[in-house]
Order: sequence, then C-alpha cells, then structure tokens
Amino acid sequence: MTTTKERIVEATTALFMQQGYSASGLKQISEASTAPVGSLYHHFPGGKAELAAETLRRSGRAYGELVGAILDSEPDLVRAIDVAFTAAGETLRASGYADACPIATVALEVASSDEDLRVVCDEIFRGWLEMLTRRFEAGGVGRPAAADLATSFVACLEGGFLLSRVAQDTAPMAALGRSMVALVEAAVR
Amino acid sequence: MTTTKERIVEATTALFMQQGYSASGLKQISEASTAPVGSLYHHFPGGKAELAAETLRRSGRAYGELVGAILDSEPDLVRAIDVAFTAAGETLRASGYADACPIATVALEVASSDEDLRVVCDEIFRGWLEMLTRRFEAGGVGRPAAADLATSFVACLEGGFLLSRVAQDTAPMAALGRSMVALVEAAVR
DNA sequence: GTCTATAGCTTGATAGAC
DNA sequence: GTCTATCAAGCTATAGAC
Repeated sequence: MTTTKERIVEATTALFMQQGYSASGLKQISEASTAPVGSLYHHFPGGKAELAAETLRRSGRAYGELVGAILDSEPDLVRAIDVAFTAAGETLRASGYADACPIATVALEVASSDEDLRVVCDEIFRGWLEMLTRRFEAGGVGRPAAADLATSFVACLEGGFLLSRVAQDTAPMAALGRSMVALVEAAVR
Repeated sequence: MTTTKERIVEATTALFMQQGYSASGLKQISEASTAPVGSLYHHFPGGKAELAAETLRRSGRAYGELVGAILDSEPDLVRAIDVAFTAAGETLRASGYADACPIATVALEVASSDEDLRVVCDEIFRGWLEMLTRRFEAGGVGRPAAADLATSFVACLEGGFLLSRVAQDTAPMAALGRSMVALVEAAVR
C-alpha cells in the first residue's frame, strides 16, 4: 500500500533526478504521482518549497543508505569502492542514463538563489561525508585522510553522473571508479 | 565596446552558472543584459534554445581556455594541478560561491530531457577532456592513464564546485586538489 | 537593429464542493 | 482527505512601430 504522500515524494524524486527543481512543475508532479493538485497542497501546505525540502531529505537519506549497503556487501574496502562505481554505472545504463543522484541537480540550481533549500542540500551532503569518513576510518585510514577520501568519493560519483549522463556512456563512471580505487589503495597501505 | 549580443551572452552565462537553464527566464536575461526582449530575438531567432546553445558553446570554450592558461602558468604538472584547484576555490570564495562551472548545472538539467542541448554539452566536455588528456600525455603519462586523469580532473573540479558551493566553504575544493595531485604524482613516477 | 506591447500558455497557489 | 475550478503572475514568442 503506497500512500498518496509517498507517491508524490517518489514522483518528485524522479523528476528532480532527471530535470531538477525549476523544470519540475507542480502540475507535472501531480500528473506523475496520479494525485490532484489539491492533495499536493493538503500534504505539503508550504507548497513547492516544502515538497522539495521533504523530497530532498527523504531521497538523500535513502541514497546514503543505498550507498552504505553496497559498500557493506563487500568486506574488502578497495573492492567495495569498485563495486559501488560499477553499480552506479550499471544503474545509469539500465535506466537510459536517467537514474542518478537525487540531490545534485537541485543543489546546483538553488545554491546561490534559495538559502533554505541550499541548507537542506548542505545537511544531506554532510551526512554522506560523515558516513563515508567513518567507513574509511574503519578501513584503517587516519582521520584527515579519511575525510579527504570521503570528499573524493562523493565528487567522483557526482562527476561520474554528470559526465556519463551527458555522454550517455558508462566509460567516465568506470574511469572514476579506477581513480577512486587508486586513491584508497594508496591510503590503506 | 561590448556589443548587445555579447552582453546577452555574458548575462546568460552568469545566470546559467548560478541557477541553471529553467530558472533563467528570457525576461530576466533581458534585464540583466540591459537589452530588450526584441533584441534578444533579433540576435537569436531560434529563441531560448538557440541562445542557450550559443551561450554554452562560447562559455564552454572560454572556460576550457581559462583552465588551459592556468595549467600553462606552472611548468611542473603536479604543481599546476594544485594551482588550478586553489584558483577555482579562490574564485568561488571571492564571488560568494557563485562563479563556478558555466555548463554543469544546465548539463544535468537537460541530459535526459533536451537532446539538442545534451549534445552541445557533450561536445564541450569532450573538448575539455581531449585538451586535458593531451596535457597529461605531454607530462609523460601514457595514453589510457592520461585519459583517466583527464576524466578525474573534470569530475573533481565539478564535484568541488558542487560541494563547495553548497557548503559555502573552499575546503571541499581544496581536498579535491590534494586528491588530484596524489593521482597525478602516482602516474608520473 | 532597437524597443514596446501583447498574445497565448503555464506556473504556483487558493477556494470550496464533496 | 480528495478533487475541480480558477486566479494572478510568470513564461516564451511574436507583431509592428521607430
């Protein structure tokens, strides 16, 4: 049983991934979620801003958990990195290069023009970076280096989404997986 | 002497950097460039799509040349990388985290929904990657590794723009500079 | 080439029946 | 909670005077 509110958030997540915040109109969200505009304002009285904030927070948490689960699936840290980037590339390819990061496009759109949403995105990225830093520390990397690796992981993944989506080719994501593996290998030995 | 057409393209470049394609209305572009809407359609009969394509091509070429010039300013390749990332962070900070990549936000917005503009962005990134690959080859790195380094350079720079803009902090860009330096050091020795 | 006015459509948001 | 009708404001695009 998916509730109306869940359908709205899921449809908004998909539209934010594919075309970002400004291009995703409430009418389009209403149609994609098979929920009338009135229901949309019933569940999100704050309108588009509230819907966007809640969608970003939910999809940001879910995506962080997904990445964590993939990293957990492989005990060796270096191989886990390889698996994560391969999975990201495969998900992209299988979805026609649509299924990517649910935050990045919106984050770039709002960073200089919507302070509330910028803060929401900032908190999401902070959460991802903390989770990744802890994992690299658990793998034997010292504090400052682990934080740098976490930042590089997110940047390579986001850069991979950008380059692979635009080129409609998994090659950039694969190359970034190799670079990220090299960075982690250098840090753990 | 700046022509009307140049002012339009420059204003559009700035707006694309800060808020992307969909949020940048022709009225806003007209006001920012102090050019009436009619002039806009005189210089770009194809409307917003043509203006966007030409703006992306021009700003993409200019940004590639800027990065190339910064890399040329330092003979040692590893130090050149450091200089480039430091400069990117400093430009961000000095502009209130607004002056970033003129392509990335639009590229993510249109990758799945506007095939014409997607191809324009693809050609721009291809040009950057070729330019960077040649530079890494000139620095003594073999073909396949040089192409991977070029991809990592673009991804780290774009990821740095994303994370530093959202956090309003140069620290992510600085961390990515360190990672990129480590990757190039490992490749040249 | 420059500029104003406006058409036609879509947007975010609201009111009110059910 | 669900849904429809509608508003004011925004958008892209065009027409036509200068």
